Amino acid sequence: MDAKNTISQMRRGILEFCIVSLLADQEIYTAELISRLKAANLIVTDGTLYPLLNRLQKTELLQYRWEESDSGPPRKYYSLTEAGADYLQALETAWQDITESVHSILRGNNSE
Amino acid sequence: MDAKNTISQMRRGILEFCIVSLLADQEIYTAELISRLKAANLIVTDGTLYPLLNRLQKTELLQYRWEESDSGPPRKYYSLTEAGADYLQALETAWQDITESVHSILRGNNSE
DNA sequence: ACATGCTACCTTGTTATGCAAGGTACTGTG
DNA sequence: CACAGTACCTTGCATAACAAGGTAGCATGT
Repeated sequence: MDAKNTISQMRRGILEFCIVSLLADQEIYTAELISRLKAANLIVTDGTLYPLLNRLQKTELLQYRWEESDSGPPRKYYSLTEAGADYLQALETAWQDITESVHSILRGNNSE
Repeated sequence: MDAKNTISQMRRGILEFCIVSLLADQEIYTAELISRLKAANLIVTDGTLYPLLNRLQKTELLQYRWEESDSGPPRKYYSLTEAGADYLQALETAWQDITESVHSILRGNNSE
C-alpha cells in the first residue's frame, strides 16, 4: 500500500507528458488516448483525463475539433497547438533532466 | 509558468525514490541530503524533506540515530530499515516500468 | 553571564494532481 | 419509445511539494 502510493505519485506530470507526446503527430479522442496509455501500462480513468485535457485546452496548448462517430455520440479529437509543440519540447528536456538526475543518484550511490 | 508547473509535478514521488536510494548505503542527515540532491539538480527545501522523512520513519521504512556535531546542534542521521531496503527494490522496479512506459510512447509515436 | 548568529529540526497553509463516483446527453436497436 | 452503449463532464477526497514561519541547541565575542 505504501509502495503503491508512491508509485502512483511517480506518475504525476509524466501523464501529461505522455499525452502531449501522443498528440504530437495525430488527432486522438479521449477513449483512444486511454487505450494507448493502457497499452504502455499507464492505467488512467476518464475522470483523470477530461480535466487534464480541458486544462491544456484552456491554456491553448491543445485544440480540438468535433467528429461524428459511426457508433455513438460525436467525439472531440485533440491535437497540439503551436504553443503545445513548444511545450512538448520543454517537457522532453525536463524528462531528460529528471532521468539524468535519478541516474546520477543511482550511480553515485554505488560508487561513492 | 505552465511548463514549470508540470516539470515540478514530474518530480512527485521521484524525490522519495532518490532519498531512499541515497540512504541505501550510508547514514545521512537532512542538510546533507539536500546538498546531495542539489548536486543532482533536484532542488528541494527542508520544508519538503522533514515531513517526508518523518513519514518514512513512521511507516518504518527509515530509522535514525542522533549524532552530535562539532558546529551546532545534534543531527538526525537516517538509514534504511530492512523494510526500507525492500521498498527501495519496489521503487526501482516501478521506476524502470515508468521509464519504459514513457519510452514506448515516445517510440510508438515516431513509428506509428 | 548574556546577546548574537548559525545550524538543525519541525509545523502550518496553499496549490495542484490523480482518482473514484456520479451525472448528462447523444446514438442506434428492438 | 424504452434501453444499452458511448462520450463528455463535475464533485469531493487524498496526497505531495513548497513557502513561510517557528523552536531550540550550540559556539563566539564581549
